[in-house]
Amino acid sequence: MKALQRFESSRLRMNYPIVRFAPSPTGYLHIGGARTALFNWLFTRKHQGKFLLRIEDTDLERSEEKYIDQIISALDWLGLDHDGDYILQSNNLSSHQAALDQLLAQGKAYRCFYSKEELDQLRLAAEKAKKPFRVPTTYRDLSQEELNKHLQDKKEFTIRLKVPEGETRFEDLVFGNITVQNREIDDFILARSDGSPTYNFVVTIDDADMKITHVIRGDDHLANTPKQILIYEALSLPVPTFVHLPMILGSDGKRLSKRHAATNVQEYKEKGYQPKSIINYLSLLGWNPDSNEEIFSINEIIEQFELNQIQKKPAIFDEKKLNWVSGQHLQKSSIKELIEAIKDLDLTWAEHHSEDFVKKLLLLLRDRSKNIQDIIELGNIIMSNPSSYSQDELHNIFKGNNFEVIENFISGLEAEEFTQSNIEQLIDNISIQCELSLGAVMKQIRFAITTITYGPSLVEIIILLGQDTIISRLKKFVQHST
RNA sequence: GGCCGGUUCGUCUAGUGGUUAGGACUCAGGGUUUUCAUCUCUGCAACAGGGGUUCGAUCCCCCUACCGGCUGCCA
Repeated sequence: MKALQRFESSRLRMNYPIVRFAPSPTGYLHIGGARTALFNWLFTRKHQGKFLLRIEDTDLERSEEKYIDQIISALDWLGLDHDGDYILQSNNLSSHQAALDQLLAQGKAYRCFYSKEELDQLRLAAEKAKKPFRVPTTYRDLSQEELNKHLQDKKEFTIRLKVPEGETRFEDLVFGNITVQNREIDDFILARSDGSPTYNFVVTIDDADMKITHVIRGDDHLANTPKQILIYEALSLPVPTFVHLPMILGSDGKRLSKRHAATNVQEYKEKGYQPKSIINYLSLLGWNPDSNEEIFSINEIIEQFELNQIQKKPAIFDEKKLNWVSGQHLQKSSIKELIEAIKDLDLTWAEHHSEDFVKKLLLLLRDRSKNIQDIIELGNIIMSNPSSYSQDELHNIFKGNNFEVIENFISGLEAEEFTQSNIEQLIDNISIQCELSLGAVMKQIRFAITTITYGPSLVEIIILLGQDTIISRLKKFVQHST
């Protein structure tokens, strides 16, 4: 019977995983957190499980309400939707207390009357003697009488777990079998002297209460896992499956921190990266599908995602590759999609232009941009009438301030019908007349019209902006520069 | 110090007891293009080191080095 139950429950857990992402609201959602959230999310979306969001707000000193909103909106922007409302860890205090009482009552935890200062001294002494420090188990098995005496003295105490003899082993889905000798683990603290429960304890209780089947988190928690397993076991709670993800590092190979370029998800939104690009790139960090393909839609990633293909070694976040991924996705994006993404960043962009104009402009910009911000900026340059020119470039491009090309171009445009073939013909003629290469002629015209020397096809820009705008810009340019 | 992990081009990675160790990004060069970008072609570039096991190790075992985590009344 029991075996059958175990079988049933493991089957259930296989089919309907419940996972959680558990950020603490002490800062913005950063790239590393986003990756953890993503892998949790991918796993549940693939297996029709539940992706829960738990806000670990028990560090009252550092937690801030505004960060909760920011984390949620960043996840939302990425499209990593969680199931149900988010859960506040601070709402589960009574369960933490109950578990603590239970462990105490069952003699699986005990009150330890060492003060922090005493322990610090012992720790220091051990260090000096180059011996490994162990918390003494002096108070582990006090008689009721001794215990009462200490309590009557109002002596402060912490609550520690009685770590049993033996070893603790588990199979991590990424790192494989891990075994730790329990004698390497101190009777660690479950509750501080002010009664508040510690991280390892709270996480365990919450995960159990939320019926988490797969704990997917950063590998900085790998070494905490045996402790948490000891807590599950002390409380006879089912132990979830653990999946530790290798860290994401900065370009210097160190843990991602403020020192690195951009770590905040919000910054990538502002820079104009699309969520699908971020997700595609992040998914490739530490994971890869069984193919040489690298550009995927989100659904394709979900389809192919497997936890057991995750890498063990940490990965460095490479903005150059992100740019490439982003450019690839941009080229696949529809005009409608681009317009929406642009509006997200800048509501006033191209507001005085017709829908048709915007479409044609985006068609010109899409293939040469890495992100939405690139499109906005290049577009702005093309759309706005120049107010000033770089003098250095101007002298460089117009040797001896000779504006013959521009003047000829203006009179040519005024004389002919404004069509693509006429304009091309005109440029050809000027090239011959002025004895300049086609490239040199176009460079001069491009610069006069847009102030820059790069960008989409010149003739297409001219057609798009229209005869009046072009002639007026060229005339102003000549006035300005002579 | 102790414990637990990790290590394939600069970066992300594939891979196998016998391979010219594959792909992608970056970089360099060529082609396409009016420019820039795209696209395309070519090139540079890696099994951390040392011992074993083996006919043969990048792959299996051990040691070393380096990196990371834990060793907190932080999370």
